[in-house]
Amino acid sequence: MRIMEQEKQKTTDGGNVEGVDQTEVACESCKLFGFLRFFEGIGVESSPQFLSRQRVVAKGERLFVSDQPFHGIYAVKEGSFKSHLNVDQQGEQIYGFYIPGELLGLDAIRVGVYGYQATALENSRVCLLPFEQLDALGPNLASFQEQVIRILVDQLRHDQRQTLLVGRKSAEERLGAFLLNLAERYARHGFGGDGFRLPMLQNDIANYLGLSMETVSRTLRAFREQELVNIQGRRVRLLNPTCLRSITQYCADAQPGG
Amino acid sequence: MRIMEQEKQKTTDGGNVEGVDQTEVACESCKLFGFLRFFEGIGVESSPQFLSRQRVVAKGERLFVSDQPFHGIYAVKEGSFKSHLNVDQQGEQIYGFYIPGELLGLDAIRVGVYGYQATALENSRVCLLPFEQLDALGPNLASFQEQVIRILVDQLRHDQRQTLLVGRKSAEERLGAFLLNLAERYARHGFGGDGFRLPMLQNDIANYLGLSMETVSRTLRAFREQELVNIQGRRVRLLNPTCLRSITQYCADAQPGG
DNA sequence: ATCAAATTTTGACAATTGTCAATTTTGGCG
DNA sequence: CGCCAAAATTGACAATTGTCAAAATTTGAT
Repeated sequence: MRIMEQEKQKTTDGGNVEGVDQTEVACESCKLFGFLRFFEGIGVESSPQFLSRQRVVAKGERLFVSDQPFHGIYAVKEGSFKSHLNVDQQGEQIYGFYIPGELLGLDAIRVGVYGYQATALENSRVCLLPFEQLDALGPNLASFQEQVIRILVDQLRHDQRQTLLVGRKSAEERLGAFLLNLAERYARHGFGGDGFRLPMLQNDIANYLGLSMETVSRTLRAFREQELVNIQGRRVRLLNPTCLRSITQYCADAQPGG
Repeated sequence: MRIMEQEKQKTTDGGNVEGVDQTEVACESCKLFGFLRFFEGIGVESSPQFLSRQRVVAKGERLFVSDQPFHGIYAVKEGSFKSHLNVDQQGEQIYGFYIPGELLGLDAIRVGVYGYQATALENSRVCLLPFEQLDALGPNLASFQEQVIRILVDQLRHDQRQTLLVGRKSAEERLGAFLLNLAERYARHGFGGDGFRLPMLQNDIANYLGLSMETVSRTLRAFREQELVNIQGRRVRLLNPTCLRSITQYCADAQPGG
């Protein structure tokens, strides 16, 4: 039945997505925006035309799969995604979550294939910056690549922190850092209000953080009992970020996807 | 006293390093070799002259430190290094180990500063590919950056595997994967003989893998008792890589540093 | 060769987290 | 509005790993 749901959604290309309570990100707050200048005048145009290259992805549908040929950089416009890989039939490993304004697939740019798959966590919309031949960028290529390198390095540093987090920190610290990071990323893209919506299952959070689902549930309860956070269903509000920060020893961090 | 040792070594620049039982890597087996073509004819020359740009680094001495301005890519010629960062006065986190033929510092290339520090694990020698302005590369810049992107992406995938390893695997699996990875890297750079020398302390291995020193010691003993490996002091030989691989579910992996 | 310091090994025990199973809650759909 | 499936919660227990302390071994310097 999930398949049918997908088919239904696929045909409504360009329309509004049902069931997404998150507002879409403004183009100016999107990481993709900074890339557009490289493409001006060579076929991939600036924002108005660019916006028409959107794609609707239904909850559970995959945006791309591992080893699929690279066909461009995706930016999440609305909704959210997880990147993950199914390793030797022992279950999946989730590498990251992507919220509106963040980029997906950039690290396939020179290898030519995606190294993992991306699945929509809810009904979502993405913008695609398509390019088959980077050479079309001409004199812009070097500065474009420079930008790519910068983002990859950011990602690298994020991954190193993640390794530290997942390898050496307690469940409390991991979950605290996770919540703070997410809050910061939402704020960065213009969803600065009070609290945010968790788009992923606790199961996914557990997988991402290297914990069991039960530990995630129990740790969140502990946070609730200490009045550090307010969690009702999918809605989260950080009641005492300062305290959470000190428990977690969290310091600001690059977001995955640049 | 460590300081004095360093000073002594610093003055013997270019000479042979004492106490290194590892042979130096041949230039043709070094990751840096592939970069040289980009620099031909613009001041940084091909291998013979390039080799004169070497630096001796004594055991315990730092090759560079965090936030220091980027001044080039290092390749390990002889000896070994660890990359690490001291996070909020709670001890260091080791991000990687580097053996002859591998590169250090590449990810500082566009940010402009190193994001961690690198310390010699033994008396070592490095080659420096120095460059202040990439622009001097002229028309070669784009293809040089392409190479850099490829290496960064490899590194990214390695880091993702590392996160998986450290976050979700048992001590046995982590240590098995560590040994297999190291053996493979030594083989790749021409040290294919029987076994290799562990250049780092068990303490460092523990730190890198997110384990305690004691667990590393005990797990190695278990491997020894199962006759999977032969460990005498620093010398390691894998007696049954096949079995180790199946215990570990290890599959080949990019090396850190490209 | 010898000695001191650093590293590794070992044991006992505690703490954190995972596993399994059952129950409750939530969310989507008719 | 209520039903059903998915998700989350809870409890009991087990297993892995960490911590602390002491002993043994290795390493490096004299």
